[in-house]
Amino acid sequence: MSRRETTKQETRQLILDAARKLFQKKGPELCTMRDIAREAGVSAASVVVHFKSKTALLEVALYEDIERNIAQAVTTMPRDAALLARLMHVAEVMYSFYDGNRELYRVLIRDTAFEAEGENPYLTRQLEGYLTFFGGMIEQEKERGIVRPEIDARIAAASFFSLYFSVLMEFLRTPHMTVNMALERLALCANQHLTGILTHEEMNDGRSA
Amino acid sequence: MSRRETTKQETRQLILDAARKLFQKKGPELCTMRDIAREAGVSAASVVVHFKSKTALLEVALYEDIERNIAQAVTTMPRDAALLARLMHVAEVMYSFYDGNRELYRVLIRDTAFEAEGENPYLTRQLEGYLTFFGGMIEQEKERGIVRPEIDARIAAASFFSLYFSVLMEFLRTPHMTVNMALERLALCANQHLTGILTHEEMNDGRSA
DNA sequence: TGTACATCAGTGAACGCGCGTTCACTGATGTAC
DNA sequence: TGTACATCAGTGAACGCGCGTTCACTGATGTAC
Repeated sequence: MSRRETTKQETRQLILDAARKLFQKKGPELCTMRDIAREAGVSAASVVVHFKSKTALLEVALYEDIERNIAQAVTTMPRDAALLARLMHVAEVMYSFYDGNRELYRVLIRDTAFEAEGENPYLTRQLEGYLTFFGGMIEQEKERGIVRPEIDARIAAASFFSLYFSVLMEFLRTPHMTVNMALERLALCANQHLTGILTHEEMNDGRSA
Repeated sequence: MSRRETTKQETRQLILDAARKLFQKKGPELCTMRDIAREAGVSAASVVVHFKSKTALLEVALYEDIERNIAQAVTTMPRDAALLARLMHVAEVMYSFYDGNRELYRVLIRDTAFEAEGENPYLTRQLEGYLTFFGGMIEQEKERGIVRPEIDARIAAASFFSLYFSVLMEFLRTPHMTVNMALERLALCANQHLTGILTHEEMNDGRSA
């Protein structure tokens, strides 16, 4: 990397650090692009050169932290625990992380989760990684005779993610909901997905259909 | 209602009609509060008097349509069909409705689904209505011996909603996804939730735990 | 190796736009007597 | 019933603010010869 390129990356990093600091401190709605530029010691125009919009800056600045947490959740995952326990482990790490600044992550997720596909590379990549990882885990459970062989592992992984994400949404927009309340709720939903809700007779009907 | 009050409501309605028309036509990002005021034949200040922000106006203008559709889905619901068929009926009506202007409803849902509890009375009310309605349906299925008696009907209803909503999110941000693709996906997830994914032996373990 | 030129990250200042607010006002409607 | 006053929905114009854009520029870095 040339000298010119390294200074460019340094500037970019200065902006990202300043953005993270101010977003954390005052919340994204209350700090302006110019605030961030001032904090970083660069011109406002420079911020726009590096990040095309405030949302894009928000996304880049914060998704790295999120990815770090996911990675940490994966490495600390109990190796031989049951499926539900593993899912709950990831959920606990992530909900606790978001709990550190709920308002900030509420805004971040709101602004990125509904963007068109190409606009949110981080989210798309994370979701894809999760589906592969959890889908693989479910496939393993099939081999161990714990999950039924005819189950579509990817659909199952996606369903667990839906439950995880919905509880997260409720958590982020409900201030009096604690991490434990969210976890309990998720555990109930996920457990239902594991065991189903139909009686045995109905299940056999449904499976043959 | 006094004369003064009726004219006030008329003005409000003029604004709502204009907003609906322009939002549908150009999308919410491309039309300004002043555009809407002009279309309605009132002053811009008047729009702000009636609706405290553009998002609030968007919400009021569009959620009535959504509620009408939900009501219609409920009345046309097949009476004696299975749980899954009924869920899919509602999903089909709603996904088809959103399909009429995906970009518009993407923005609407993005802007309202992450608001704090008190800020989105429509959404909160709709969700509550849904949970009561679907929860009741599941209770009925218990009596008919179709759903296991120990199942928490409200958690089950919430889980189905999570699956419904996640597929809707994906649908709204993925232009090439058709209504049928979304329905198929939801059917797979919801069916898994009905029947579970574990083998019978594991289920019995899980249930006793 | 030195010189002359090209590139390009970053600057600073100005601009346009939309949102939401403010404020003095108008005039119709409502009310007290 | 009529008059005098109060209320208040709506107006129009101006304002402040933040975002993102534009543009002529500076000066360090890179390159060609």
